Amino acid sequence: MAPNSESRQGRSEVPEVVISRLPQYVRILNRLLEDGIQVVSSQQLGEKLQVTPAQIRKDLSYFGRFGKQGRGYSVHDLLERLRQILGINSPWNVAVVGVGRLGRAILSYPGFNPDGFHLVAAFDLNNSIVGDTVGGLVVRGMDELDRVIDQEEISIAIVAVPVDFTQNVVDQLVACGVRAILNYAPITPQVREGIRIRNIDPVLSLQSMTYYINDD
Amino acid sequence: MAPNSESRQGRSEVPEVVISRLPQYVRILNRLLEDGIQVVSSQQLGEKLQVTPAQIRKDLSYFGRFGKQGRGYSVHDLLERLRQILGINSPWNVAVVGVGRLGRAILSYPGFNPDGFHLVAAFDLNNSIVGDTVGGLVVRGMDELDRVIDQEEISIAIVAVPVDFTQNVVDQLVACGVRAILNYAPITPQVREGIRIRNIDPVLSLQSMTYYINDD
DNA sequence: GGATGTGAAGTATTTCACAGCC
DNA sequence: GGCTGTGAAATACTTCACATCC
Repeated sequence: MAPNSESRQGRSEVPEVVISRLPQYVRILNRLLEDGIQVVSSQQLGEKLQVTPAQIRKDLSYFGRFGKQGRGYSVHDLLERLRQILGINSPWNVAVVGVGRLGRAILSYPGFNPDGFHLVAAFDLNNSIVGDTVGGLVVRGMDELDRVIDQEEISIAIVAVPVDFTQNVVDQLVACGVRAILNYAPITPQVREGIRIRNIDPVLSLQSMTYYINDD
Repeated sequence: MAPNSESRQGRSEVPEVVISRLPQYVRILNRLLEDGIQVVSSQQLGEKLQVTPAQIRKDLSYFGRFGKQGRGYSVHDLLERLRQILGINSPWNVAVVGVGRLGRAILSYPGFNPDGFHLVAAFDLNNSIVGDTVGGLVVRGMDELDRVIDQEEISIAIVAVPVDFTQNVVDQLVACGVRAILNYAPITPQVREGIRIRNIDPVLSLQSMTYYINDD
């Protein structure tokens, strides 16, 4: 196919659902690598991930031919290729906005760093905690947002502020150049085309399970 | 090998993707009700949710005919019907397993109660904190799991234990009769048919966004 | 022999478009 | 006039099945 033309829409030919599965492949491959496994088949991967081997092969085929017929995939090579495709082969600096209880839990969660997401700045709306140190970071006021995001080359933000402030904070982040946002408040903030947003919403998750366990 | 496509129990004719959207409808309807709006069209709902009006009408049509032609939907009536369909018209008791930093944040998060999810018990694997009071709940040891889940009529659990303990904890919960699990560890625990599980995994969410903002 | 990569077939989901009703 | 409810059409996604290659 034609090489990436710089269309304003971007690279939309790979289905989003495929992209959303790649991080799971990465995670399993990481584990296989740690276990010293060097080669894996789509069959074996599928068992670990509870998806069909055909789906894995099809997903990978959007990006190239990474396997060896008759043998399978090199764990190391496939992992590196997927990390490159996803853009997680080099680290990302991340800002956290909102340093309440949830924000503090996020700042002290050890799971971001090993995967290359470095929490390098914390902000809060409430000036009474600005200046405090949390998780090794000094809490900054929103007036420093623009400067710090620019200086630290932050493209990703995690938002954990009360719901009524969320849209406004998201707007500020976008205005400062942030391009991807992970939002913990129970709304779906509106963002302009080109900005990515994901919501972490445990209540919605619970509510979509009760349907299945409700035996009235 | 292939996931069984045989006749699944009961109500599997409604696509899961439809069920997953209903809680969002509920949330918007709640807000409209608070704002005193009495009638809403699929067009208006669609704008707020960023989905097409046709999708909303189609989703609702799986369950009946709730609208009035020429007018729209009664906010109050549609809300009640959806809450009933989802099984969230009466409250659910929920157990939290794992009272580390994340578990504490969950226990003190005020967003579960208003939606009818009552956190009524907390457990931890680490006996050194068993007996402590967190968020108004006494932390219990795993030896009390079975008795308390039975006594408090708990069908839902939130699991926030270290990744290496997660599958084991999930197995214990299922053995005790829990039917839905919200898991915060970065794995996808295996559960038998009929048990519902959802994962909250911020790293996967981040990794599926970097693809789109990575302009190498 | 054994596993990939991929068109083609099969499903699932979304959107269209319009009859029917308020 | 306006909006729902819904078959039909369109699109998206998954699975099959097999030629191809190591």
